[in-house]
Amino acid sequence: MDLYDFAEKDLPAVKVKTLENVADYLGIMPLEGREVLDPPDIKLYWEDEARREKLIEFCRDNVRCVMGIGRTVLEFAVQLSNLTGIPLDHALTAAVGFRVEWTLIRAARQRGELVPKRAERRHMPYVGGMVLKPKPGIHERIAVLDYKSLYPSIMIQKNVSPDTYVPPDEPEPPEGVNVAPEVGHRFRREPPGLYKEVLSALIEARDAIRERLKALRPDDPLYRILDARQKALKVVANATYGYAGWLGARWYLKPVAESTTAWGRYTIKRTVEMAKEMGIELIYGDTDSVFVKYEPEKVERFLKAVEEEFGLKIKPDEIFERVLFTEAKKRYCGLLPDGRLEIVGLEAVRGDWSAVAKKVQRGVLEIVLKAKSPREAREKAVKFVRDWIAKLKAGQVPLKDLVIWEELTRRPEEYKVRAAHVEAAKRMMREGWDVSVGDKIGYVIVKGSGKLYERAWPYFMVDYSDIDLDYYVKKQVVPAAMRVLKVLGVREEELLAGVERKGLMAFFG
DNA sequence: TCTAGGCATGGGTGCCTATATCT
DNA sequence: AGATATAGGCACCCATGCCT
Repeated sequence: MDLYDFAEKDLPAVKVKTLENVADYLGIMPLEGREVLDPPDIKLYWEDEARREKLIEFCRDNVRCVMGIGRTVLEFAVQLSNLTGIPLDHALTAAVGFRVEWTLIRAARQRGELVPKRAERRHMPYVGGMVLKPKPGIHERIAVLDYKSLYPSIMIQKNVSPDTYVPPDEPEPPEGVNVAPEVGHRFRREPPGLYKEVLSALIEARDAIRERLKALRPDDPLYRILDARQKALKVVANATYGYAGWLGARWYLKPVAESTTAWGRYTIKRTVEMAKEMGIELIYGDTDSVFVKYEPEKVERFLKAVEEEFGLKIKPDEIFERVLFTEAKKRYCGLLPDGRLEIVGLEAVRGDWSAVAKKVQRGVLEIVLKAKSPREAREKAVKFVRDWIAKLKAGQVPLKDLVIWEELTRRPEEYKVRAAHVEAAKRMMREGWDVSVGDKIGYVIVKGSGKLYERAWPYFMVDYSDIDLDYYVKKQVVPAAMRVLKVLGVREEELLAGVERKGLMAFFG
């Protein structure tokens, strides 16, 4: 389930989905001011009569969290169940593919069609969305233009569906065909295929509901029901393209998925050309979006021209005061007009980096994007990082900010290479912990020689004094900071100068 | 009991080569 | 001199988690 759909505000996603983190995220019970007991400590609270009351209160809070989460998601579950026909007790946990499948099964029955059997199939990869190379550096006033529901719209417009596909050996039908660019697959124009019919119905229903919502107040019970309904319609519509390319799908057809992405690539390519023709500077683009220099009149004309050209809806998603790009695709940070940062893809939003590295990178981004001049940005940021390194070296960063969380995605013996989080998980198991696939393993790196995985320990099994702080400086904080500062021409030595000397002095002294 | 592909990144693995050490 | 051990560098692959 996508928790993002339920949060009141635009919050960064939850990385470790503990009960308390989810409850905090959904605004049910703030973490701030709460004493959350770490699982390894719980038995200590139980054994110590003086602290047992705290454990009991913690348990009470957990129950409140569960109730609160239930209240938040129940209406959505009801609507999802109602839409897909999946029983209510399965609707939330059912895989996305099955939600789509049951929606299609209902539609097939209405159309008087039989439901295809499941089949075993060999994996056949195909080309996906197109990602443009970003222009590295800091850009001012950038608009992000997004195609609205690009893949569903293409599938509807081109009637892309397993039942409208015309194989290469068949003659062209009299009603004509749409031919996908690059891949050449053909789809008959008429009559509407299963996918087109289902997607049109989902989108139309959602649009109608959203129209009704405008006239209601959010605290109206009907609002809650309709809002949950439109969310259910959205998740099923958005997953339909992926479903078409899923090997396990009853209505799987590679040409369907492959043609949809091909038309998508064609669309964004042409969009780039049109921007160029109209003298609009383009910074970046990914699948269904383009980042352009924001010149209001030009962009307005551009949007009109693009909608005209493709018959697809495109709209400005947001306008950044400033955006920073490195050389890498899918990684950037934008400054919004209200002063908030939107961090995308960078270490600061990844769950598998230590909190200290993420905090430092976030701080650097804030300084850099809000600075009055490049010179000020550079100086302030370098000082900021150096102060953090000093703090880290002095042992003033708490252990929990040094923990690295990674998911155990298979049983330990199934890994082909040794990895830090897997070794840490094994150490937990040897201590009697019940670790299973899907669990997030929290570990720290301790001092010593040998491979990294030999130095990875569950965070609750180490003393602070055993931690290899140098690892956190060189392999966490510095790389995360440098990712951003490299754009400003900062060298790694500038961050480490002084700190290193101290190390040498300690050695000789 | 698994919606898709595209991407960056760090660390492990295995191979090659240069050098040291042994026979 | 030739065989063997070892270290360092490199290319490649594995694994994770992100983006659309």
